[in-house]
Amino acid sequence: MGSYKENIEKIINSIIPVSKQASDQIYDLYKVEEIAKNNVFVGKNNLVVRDFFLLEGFCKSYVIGRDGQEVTISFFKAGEILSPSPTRVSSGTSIIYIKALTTIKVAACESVKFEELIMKNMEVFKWGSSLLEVEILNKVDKEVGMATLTAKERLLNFRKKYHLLENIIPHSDIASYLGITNTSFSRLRKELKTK
Amino acid sequence: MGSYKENIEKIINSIIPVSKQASDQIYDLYKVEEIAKNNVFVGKNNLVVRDFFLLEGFCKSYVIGRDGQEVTISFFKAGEILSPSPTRVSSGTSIIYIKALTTIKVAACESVKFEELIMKNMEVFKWGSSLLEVEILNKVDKEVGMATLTAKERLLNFRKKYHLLENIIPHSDIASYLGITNTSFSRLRKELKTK
DNA sequence: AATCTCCATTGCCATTTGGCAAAAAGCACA
DNA sequence: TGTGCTTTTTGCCAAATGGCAATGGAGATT
Repeated sequence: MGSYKENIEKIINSIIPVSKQASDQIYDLYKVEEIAKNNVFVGKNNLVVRDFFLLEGFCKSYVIGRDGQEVTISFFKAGEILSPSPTRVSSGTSIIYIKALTTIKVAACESVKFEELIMKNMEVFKWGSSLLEVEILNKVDKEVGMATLTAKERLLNFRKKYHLLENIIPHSDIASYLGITNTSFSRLRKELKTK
Repeated sequence: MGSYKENIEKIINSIIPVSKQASDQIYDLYKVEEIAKNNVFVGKNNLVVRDFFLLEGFCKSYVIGRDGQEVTISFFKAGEILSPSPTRVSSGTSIIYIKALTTIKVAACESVKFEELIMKNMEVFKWGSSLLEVEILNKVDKEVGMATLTAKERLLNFRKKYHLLENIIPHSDIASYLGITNTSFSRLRKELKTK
């Protein structure tokens, strides 16, 4: 499976820089594995709750809307952490699923073990808190975008962040992420093409 | 100022039920104070970062949009906790402000002290994590609503949750929360009136 | 009571987005 | 290379929402 140690360290330090020791302790909890395209690996068989670093490929998190459609909440690309908190949430009104949009490689860790480590190491604790804060910040950013930008602008932002994705995954995934229909999405594409 | 002990305990246990001991330890960190209407008490003078329980009145959290307008992110009513994480966030792209929409009473605690307690008491730690999860869940709920509901449906949901607010605060606050303009908001009101 | 100011409502029309169904394009697989 | 399936695009029209400016209303101030 190859060593992803450097990748994982880089991901850890992307939240906040931590000491080599803390980084190693976090690293030791994680184990690399491959997940097949279209596999829904979070939200269904919640036997063991786990956290993930995404090492290769793309995922989306989503919920099931009123009419049974998948509504995309977030996309993830290599080097990002799959939001730990929704992962842990099974109660509440909506269940969050995470699906591999391509074949992916992840580093996975049982959440319980991570929580044990948090209690032992202050630095790891702070790292974990920062992680949640980063996640909430991301949500707020999207929230503000939804409130203040047009669909066209949101699409442009999406392209800046995930330019590769538009040619790889179903457009319906992106449309629901942008809060518009498939059809409108297609029209926006057309409009932006000719310019 | 009167004792709000019962109110505060109730708020604490609304996240997840905790032992009397843990509840008391959290309670001891908080001090009740009054904040005047229209006061922006989070996001400006970030000298000391604090967390808040809202005991009386209403608040909103908001960001400043592109054109300088206030864009409402959330409303809060008595018995709710003012999202701790954005409170702690000063970096990032957007600063989150919290403003008293009425004269309010809050219980306030320096975040640093709460974090110290978290490290000492496993139960409090779990409570803190649950708090963040609840917050993220709320955000996801709003996110899904924005993606799958019409403005009219969002307004109806808003009314279920904050029915009092519509007659107390500027409608522009609510409109930006719903992701529509003032004008559209007024038209929705009219439409819903006659039915 | 008259005035002022702020906010909400309304009319008119433009723009954005949606719904539906048909056509076109892409893709997998025999 | 064809066949069948899914995805994307397009046309047509309807519904939702926005922009702007004028009007109306409620409360504060004089």
